[in-house]
Amino acid sequence: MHAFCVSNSAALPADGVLAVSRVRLRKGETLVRAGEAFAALYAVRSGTCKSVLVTPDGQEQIVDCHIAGDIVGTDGIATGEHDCAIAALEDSELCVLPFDHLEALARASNEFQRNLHALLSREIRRERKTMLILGTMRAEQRLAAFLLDLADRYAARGYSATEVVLRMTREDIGRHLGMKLETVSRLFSRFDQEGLIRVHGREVKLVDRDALHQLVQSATQ
Amino acid sequence: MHAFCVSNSAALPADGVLAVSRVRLRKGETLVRAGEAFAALYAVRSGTCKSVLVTPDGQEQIVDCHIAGDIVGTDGIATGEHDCAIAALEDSELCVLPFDHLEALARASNEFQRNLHALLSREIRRERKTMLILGTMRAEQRLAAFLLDLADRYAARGYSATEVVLRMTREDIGRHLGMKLETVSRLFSRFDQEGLIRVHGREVKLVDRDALHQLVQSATQ
DNA sequence: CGTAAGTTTGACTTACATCAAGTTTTGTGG
DNA sequence: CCACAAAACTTGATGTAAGTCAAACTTACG
Repeated sequence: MHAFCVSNSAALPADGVLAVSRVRLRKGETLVRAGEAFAALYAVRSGTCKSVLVTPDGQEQIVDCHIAGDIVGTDGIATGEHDCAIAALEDSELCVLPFDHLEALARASNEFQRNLHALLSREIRRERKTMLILGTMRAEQRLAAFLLDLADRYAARGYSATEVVLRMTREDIGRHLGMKLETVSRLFSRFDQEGLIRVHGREVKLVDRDALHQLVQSATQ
Repeated sequence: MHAFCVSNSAALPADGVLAVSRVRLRKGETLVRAGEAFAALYAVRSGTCKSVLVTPDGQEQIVDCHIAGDIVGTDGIATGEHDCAIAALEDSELCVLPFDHLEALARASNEFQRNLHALLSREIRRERKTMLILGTMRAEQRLAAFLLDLADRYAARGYSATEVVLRMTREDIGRHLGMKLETVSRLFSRFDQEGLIRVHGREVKLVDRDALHQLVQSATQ
């Protein structure tokens, strides 16, 4: 519940009020499937999950990758059915936040309400940023943006801003950034050669964050 | 307020309760700019608007295009500042929905609250669908998906499901779908030749919706 | 009515995809 | 703990969808 509780700690003795239950997922397991009934949001406690949207013809878009502190499942509120699947990229633990409880708390507390709304709005902003990345950037810029975003999110949770361990395969990264796994692999190799990062399999060290930033912001032409 | 009020009509005599004010925008005018303080959502009453996100280097992503009945401005809730600009594509009129009023109403009514949350969640879903389009589809599929979505939205409001008048330029469409205006133009011409649509400038008639649907769902390779 | 903005179309270039082969890592059962 | 199969990754050669540059045409508007 981090992102949520932390920012709510004054108004929300959440674990108590919410009578939170937990779910454990093993690597590869699915928390929710597209079409399943919506009843709760989930807070990632530990591990990493992905939200996946699938086309009728089986193409997958990895909409986002979630780490400890993130809240997932917001797509279900609209219709009472999830349309995104959520799956664990490694063994993970999540808190179940029954949505009617959240709504009751939001009616009772202005501050809790505002935090709930801010949570949903942040999701909207985050997705718009991803749309910007997909719509305007070249492959190398997308990958640089992805690495910086991931590192920043770890940093915001007290971990290193320069060393990240990817939980996604090259293929998953490709399915998130709209490119093929070969392109992801080639770019990792090139960034390594150019001294922007240091890659050992899934371990990536951001050697030159400034250069990565510049790359992201360089005109795409 | 359509989308919102219509679905809320039972619980929400909105115009009365909200003491709604109106804004008129001339074609090209901006309702909010990135960085401006957030105070309200806006319901499109008539006309068409776009939400635009800009990169540091000036590249634009048109995040969405809004028609009568849509609610805009949700990105501002998160931080109290908008990060998306909103501009009119033609002369338009919008209702101002002060957000603290909406929150007060949501605390008072379960039904209103649920509708507000559904509104935000629908936005999340809609953006994820756009991410899917940008991340997995080729240019022709993206354009077909765009046309079908627009026509469906007009149809849901009682207009024709086969005749749409585009308010965006080819360049704007390109900036929404992640392609160049020349590509948009070429695809319009090709779709016309192939009998999928009939184009006269900004007027587009969807001649063969089934074929367009099939095109969207054909494997991208 | 004239100028600017928007659009179309063609010729050429390029970023990324595809196909293919070989290497490394991971995970599982003996 | 090793063996070995499957999954993941890397790298090269080649193909292609879409971008770029350029010029002419059309539409909108002050």
